[in-house]
Amino acid sequence: MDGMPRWNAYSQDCPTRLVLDRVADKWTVLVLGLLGDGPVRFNQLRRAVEGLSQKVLSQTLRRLERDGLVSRTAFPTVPVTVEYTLTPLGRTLATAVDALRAWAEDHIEAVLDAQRAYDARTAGGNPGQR
Amino acid sequence: MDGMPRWNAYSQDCPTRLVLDRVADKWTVLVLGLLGDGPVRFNQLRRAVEGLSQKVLSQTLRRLERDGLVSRTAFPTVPVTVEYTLTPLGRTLATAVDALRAWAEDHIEAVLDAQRAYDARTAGGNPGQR
DNA sequence: CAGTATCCTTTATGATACTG
DNA sequence: CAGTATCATAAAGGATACTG
Repeated sequence: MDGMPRWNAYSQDCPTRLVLDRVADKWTVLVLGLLGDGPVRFNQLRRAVEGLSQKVLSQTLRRLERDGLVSRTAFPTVPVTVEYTLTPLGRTLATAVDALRAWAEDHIEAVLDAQRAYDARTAGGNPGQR
Repeated sequence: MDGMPRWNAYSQDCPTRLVLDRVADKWTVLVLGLLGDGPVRFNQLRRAVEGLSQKVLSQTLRRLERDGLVSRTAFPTVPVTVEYTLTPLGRTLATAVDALRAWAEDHIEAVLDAQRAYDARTAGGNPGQR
């Protein structure tokens, strides 16, 4: 009961890592958040997330689809329309991810304050640091 | 009430993005998880997370400290001992992050199944793909 | 509209060596 | 032990052009 540390090692192939490596990603979190409200089309997503290029969005969506979190439906209109929706599995994740977004909104001020305090403490000669 | 889409734009300087960009990160999530159980030393963290180099750990910890999520305490032993602990603010985030880790553990199998199914569907000529 | 393919730049990370 | 500094390399991302 003493040789065994309580901080488990996160080995690279443990389940948590396997999923977390994919899911704990900036774009994934944002996209999942947007899909939480219902089906959204590709270009709606791209426009909704500033700084997200179509290349990266495309990669993000394909990964989410592969992971079974999002489903892709193409409608045979001209030009084609494609909707992305959360799967039931994806909805359960979106809930957890939503907690993260809620935390961000609730604590943004505290974080910014901490950053300013840290920078003031730290920087003798590098103020206003990025 | 119709010109206004319900999918808010995540502008690059909106509060959510500002915090999420830092927090929705693989290493951050793992480190926060380990710190949730109590104070941990630098090299304990490094050893606990396979694949995490001291350089990246150092960066991650400094960022967490700057954000006011983690506090760093150096003990004047020889050689020096440094403990990292969650701040009260960090503890609130660790809770949300813990939901993510719990989700990963609960749904890893479903995700892996989805991946296998996707690859089988997709791959005509690229089986066993990474 | 919803992508894929390519090239090229920027960023992140890994290895190594060194300090208090 | 707990880091920082530096350099080389790999990975991610942006711009552009093109397709069904």
